Amino acid sequence: MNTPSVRQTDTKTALMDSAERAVRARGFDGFSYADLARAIGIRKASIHYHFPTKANLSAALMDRSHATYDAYCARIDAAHDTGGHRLAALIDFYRSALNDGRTLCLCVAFTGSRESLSEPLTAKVAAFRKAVIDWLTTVYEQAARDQTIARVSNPHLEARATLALLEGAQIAARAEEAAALFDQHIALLSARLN
Amino acid sequence: MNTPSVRQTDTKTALMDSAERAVRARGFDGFSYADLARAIGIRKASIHYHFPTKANLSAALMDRSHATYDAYCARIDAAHDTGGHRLAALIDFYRSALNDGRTLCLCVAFTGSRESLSEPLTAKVAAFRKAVIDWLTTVYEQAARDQTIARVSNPHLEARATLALLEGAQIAARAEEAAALFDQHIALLSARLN
DNA sequence: GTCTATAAAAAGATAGAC
DNA sequence: GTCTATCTTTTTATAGAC
Repeated sequence: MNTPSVRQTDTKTALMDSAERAVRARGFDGFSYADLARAIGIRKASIHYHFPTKANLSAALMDRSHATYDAYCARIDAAHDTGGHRLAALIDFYRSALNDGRTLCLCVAFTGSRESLSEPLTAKVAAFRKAVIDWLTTVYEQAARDQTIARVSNPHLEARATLALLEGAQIAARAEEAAALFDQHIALLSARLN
Repeated sequence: MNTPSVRQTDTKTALMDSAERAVRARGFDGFSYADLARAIGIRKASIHYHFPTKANLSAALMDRSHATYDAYCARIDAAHDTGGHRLAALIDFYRSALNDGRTLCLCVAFTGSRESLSEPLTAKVAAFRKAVIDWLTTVYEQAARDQTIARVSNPHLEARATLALLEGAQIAARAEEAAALFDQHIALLSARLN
């Protein structure tokens, strides 16, 4: 049945973990197979067995991130039942992506290198953003009913504004490698939650 | 008196213009001297006469951008006398930096490549951000008095939230190369202006 | 799956002629 | 100021042995 060995899975995962960290710290053009090889202790030629090209590896990173995001949202929906609590949980998700100001989230990192990306990768980034905005829209619709976020106007526009704010706050924190700046930039949004 | 010839000024400016566009479209690691040489029609070795290193060229870009920003703010202050009008003018500034979704502003572009930057360049990015937040803070203080922006709470936090929103909206627009997305993401802020 | 060996191209930069 | 020539290192990848 072509069951992958544990070892294969480990190497592939280690490569993706290392690559994701690198992209998020330096952008698509800022990391190389040589970096990854050094980080996980194999030769760079071996990486091509797992991921033929950088475009290929990057696409795998976006797929994994999207799946992680979907699973996280499902857990949020299961664990919390108000709009306010659900938004708070997504804010935590974006804050933790910061890694103390040393990384951005994958979408922002790839977007900064947009001219260097393959078309399929660009499409995956757009799809991820759409998923976040759609989920946030339902959260704001719910909050408009249950009154757990103050002053909700148009849920769709609130969703877009929130995503922009979260990504902008990541940039602010990354610019000075200070995670506390993230909190300062989103303080007025946090204040709307009870 | 060592007056620079027109030709020198032109080449240097052409290099900076070309480099700025490249950084903002692809990040610090995404452009090369070969690109610039091709774009303005000289050999790449000649670029080193004007800018010995990429770090050097990048620092010059940040200095020029900061000066342009300062001059723009001075003109805003001279032309408009309400907090609301002044904020609207800064929003125009960030929107025009988009170039139809093909570029980010220089601060965001450099921040995405932070791990590749020299220390002086990192400091210049931080200084630029501080200048924007300081100016926005005074604008919100004024708006709190003249009532030209709705629901102003803490001016300093409003300033940080605004910068994050503007930069996040640029990311959104750049992600899909669609300038109209910028407007959608800042729509709720725009709605607070009269 | 991982290795060595190899390669073609690109990157950032310097030396010295014109 | 710009050129040619050169250099070192890095990058992305392939071929084929183990």
